[in-house]
Amino acid sequence: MFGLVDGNNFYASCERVFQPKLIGKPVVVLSNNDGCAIARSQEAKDLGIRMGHPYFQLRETHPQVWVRSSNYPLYQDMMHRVTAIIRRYFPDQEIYSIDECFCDLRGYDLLQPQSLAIRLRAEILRCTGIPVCIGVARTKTLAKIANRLAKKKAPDGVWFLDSDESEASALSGTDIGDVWGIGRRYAARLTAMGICDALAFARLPADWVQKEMTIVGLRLWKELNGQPCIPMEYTRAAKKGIGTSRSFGTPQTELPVLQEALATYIALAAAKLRGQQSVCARIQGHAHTSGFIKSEDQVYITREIKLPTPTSNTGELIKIGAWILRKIFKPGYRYQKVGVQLGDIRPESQVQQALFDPLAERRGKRAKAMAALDQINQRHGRDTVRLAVTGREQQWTMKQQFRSSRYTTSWSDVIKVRAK
DNA sequence: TCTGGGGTCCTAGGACCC
DNA sequence: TCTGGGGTCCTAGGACCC
Repeated sequence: MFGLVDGNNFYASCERVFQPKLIGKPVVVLSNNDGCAIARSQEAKDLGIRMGHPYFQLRETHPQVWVRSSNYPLYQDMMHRVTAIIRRYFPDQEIYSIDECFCDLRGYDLLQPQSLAIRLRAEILRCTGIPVCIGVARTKTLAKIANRLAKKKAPDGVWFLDSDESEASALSGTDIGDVWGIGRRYAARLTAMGICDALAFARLPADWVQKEMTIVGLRLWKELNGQPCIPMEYTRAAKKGIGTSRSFGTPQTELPVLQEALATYIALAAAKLRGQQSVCARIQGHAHTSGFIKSEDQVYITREIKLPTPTSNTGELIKIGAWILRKIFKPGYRYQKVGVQLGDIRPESQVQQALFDPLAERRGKRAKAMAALDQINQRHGRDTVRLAVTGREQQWTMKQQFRSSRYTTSWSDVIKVRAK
């Protein structure tokens, strides 16, 4: 059996842990740049606030809602605490996303798995303040469905699919579009054919599913029929691409500003690259205007460069990024966003140096400088040391008007308690 | 005025190799 | 009339996830 532990309204719940006044109130967490709703408390859902609901509309229609900017360091750290507790109960875990954790229960001789899950849930709530639900079933996809049912109708937050009858009734009660792996496109197609719930899908002929939905669809079909096809991933694989981009707080028109922002994102992406001991052989820069403003002319500019010698050096990558932007920049537009994509990623131990690499002799020294920079920033906080081209004032940074403190990851934000 | 950011996998088709 | 069989690499596009 597989278990899935999933935080309830996770971001909103994290905010509540340190701001108890938000308990019982409608809470909405906004996307980066305070653009739209990406998490809602139950009370906010009950008000009809949708995922992706634009904030500027919400402000008018629902002034009573408590709004927070997203605070990822806080959410990440809270999940870290949650998974540490889960590990004590079920050691074989896959941290699937910032608020979900799969557990492999195979090989454990659990006498009373149901009561164990209920205890786990209570302990997570007691130790972290985060409410979670737990679904358990024969495959990961079925565990996802079990988890949905736990959220919807289990008073104790735990749902087991452990018989043919319970599986069939769970599948027939799940809309096809709510199945993990069925997105908008497939949902529309299947619904048009009269395949409206997971049970109808699971009863389709396997060869039709493979033909129309590729091997991915077939795997999903097997999973729904109780045959595990999606393996547990106990360790995080190295990324094959690393992208960093942000919207500007206000639209920007000048090349130097765009370059400063791009340099900042490249520095972030390069640090991630070094963090997984990789280098990249491809860098792509892009910038675009807002697609939502119909009255203005829109542009999307992008270019990619292949590097003769793969690198993870921030300075080298920034230099290329600046060159790319200079080449593709079109004046006269109000740019909303710039970003970088690092591709063709490989282990730093497998670098093939170009024959006429002008930096050949300096590479070792530069790598040491980067290692020192990473070490300092790890120890003393992000951006303690950074490159001057990333800017001093950074007037373009995203809006975060309602951000809570980094209660658990920043010394200056730790809550102070005084005893008399 | 105002709408996020980060990923993965699969398939088909073209260019090229022997 | 009629033209093999086996590969690789790359890119674009389509689907999906949180």
